[in-house]
Amino acid sequence: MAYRETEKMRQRKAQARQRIIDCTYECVANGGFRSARITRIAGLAGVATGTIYRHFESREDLFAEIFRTATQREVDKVAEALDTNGDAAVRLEAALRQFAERALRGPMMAWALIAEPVDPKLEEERLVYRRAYAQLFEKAIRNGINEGCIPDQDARQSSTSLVGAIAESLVGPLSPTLAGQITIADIDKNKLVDSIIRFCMQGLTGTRR
Amino acid sequence: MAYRETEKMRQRKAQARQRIIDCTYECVANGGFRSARITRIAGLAGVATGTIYRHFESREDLFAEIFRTATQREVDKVAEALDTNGDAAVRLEAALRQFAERALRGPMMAWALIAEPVDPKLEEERLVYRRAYAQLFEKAIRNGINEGCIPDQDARQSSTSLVGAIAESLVGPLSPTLAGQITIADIDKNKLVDSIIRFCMQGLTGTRR
DNA sequence: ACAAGAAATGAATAATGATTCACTGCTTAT
DNA sequence: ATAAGCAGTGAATCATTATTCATTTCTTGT
Repeated sequence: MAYRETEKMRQRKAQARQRIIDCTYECVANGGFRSARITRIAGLAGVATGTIYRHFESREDLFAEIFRTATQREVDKVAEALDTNGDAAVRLEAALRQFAERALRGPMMAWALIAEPVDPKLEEERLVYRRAYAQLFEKAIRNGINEGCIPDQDARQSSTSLVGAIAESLVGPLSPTLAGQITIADIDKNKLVDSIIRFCMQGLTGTRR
Repeated sequence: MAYRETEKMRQRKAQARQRIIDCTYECVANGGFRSARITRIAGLAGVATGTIYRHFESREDLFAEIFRTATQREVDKVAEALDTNGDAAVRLEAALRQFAERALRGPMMAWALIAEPVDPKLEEERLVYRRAYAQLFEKAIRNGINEGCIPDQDARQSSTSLVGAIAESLVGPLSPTLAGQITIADIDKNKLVDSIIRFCMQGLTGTRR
């Protein structure tokens, strides 16, 4: 037994793995999952295609990891915004804003995560994460109901609707530009975010704004 | 010039075309677009695979036609519900109910139209139709604002949010059952529809219900 | 320096279905 | 009945990429 995995090797492998992840991320942020080719990723990462498969079971698996990591980052940001001071309604508003603004700041990745048609395995991940958002909102809504700043309602239903309303409002602006379509630069992001939030908060509080 | 297309032939071709459409519809209503194979459709329609291509440019084209037809039918139903008596808020509520109830009645087709991951060409169709729904709602909201039964607001934004809220609320229940998931039979459809509508109308009117 | 084993390589393979097209067989007008 | 021309056929082809795996290169302990 002449060869033994050493710390140096472990690190080198970890680095390669990370490089693959980073390059996949870049590809996805650039054109979505569908257009991210294994050969391209390998090329960017400076490894052979076969090497990808020493680090990930399959393309789907690699994508699933990217999807999870990227989405978790967003979920965490929303959770963070929900964890600040103020009453539940204020915190919810901050969270919705965080969600929308971050999406508009990285539109292609946001589109890939929210709306790009993907294979069943990724679609499953997506449903999981949509539920994760909804659960965060749901909890905040319940807090609000207890605090009295949000009227009593079906918190689960409302949270689902919030996720849908934001996602739908963003899908148009986020969708990769087809010929002659409105681009993201053309719209007033602040206005968009404000109007999304107005509807959401009104739906939640039953109070006109 | 011995052969000339005659009325009889024209009809026979039209029938074959219709049969292909019907069978495609059936396949899609049964497992969505992705699983609908040309060979299967041809088999059901009682024609050779090649014959499909005498009637449609490509699989995508065939699907696009099915998509348009099926969605237009739904859009029309919603338009119909918006065209009844009562104030704008009442009519909007009826339309939302129509949308949700019909989707739950034909869940697989609804899923295929609303949420199934599809190729870019179909995705484009989908965006068109989502806008079609939104435009119907938008118009009704404007009516409501003029009538005074809906407070002044960004009608376009609100209509988009409505589409998103309904779609998202339905996606879970509509999604083809994966192992151990809740089935559509398990949920109380009426309750679901009611709670969706409550949120939507509250968001619209800013009035608790 | 060497042998043992692990990692990396990337050209070749595999798998999947849509699409084609050379051919068969109808329909029609004469 | 015949010939011209169109419709129908479906096995073979094509196209696309993810994935494999025999080979090469590198790392390690002696």
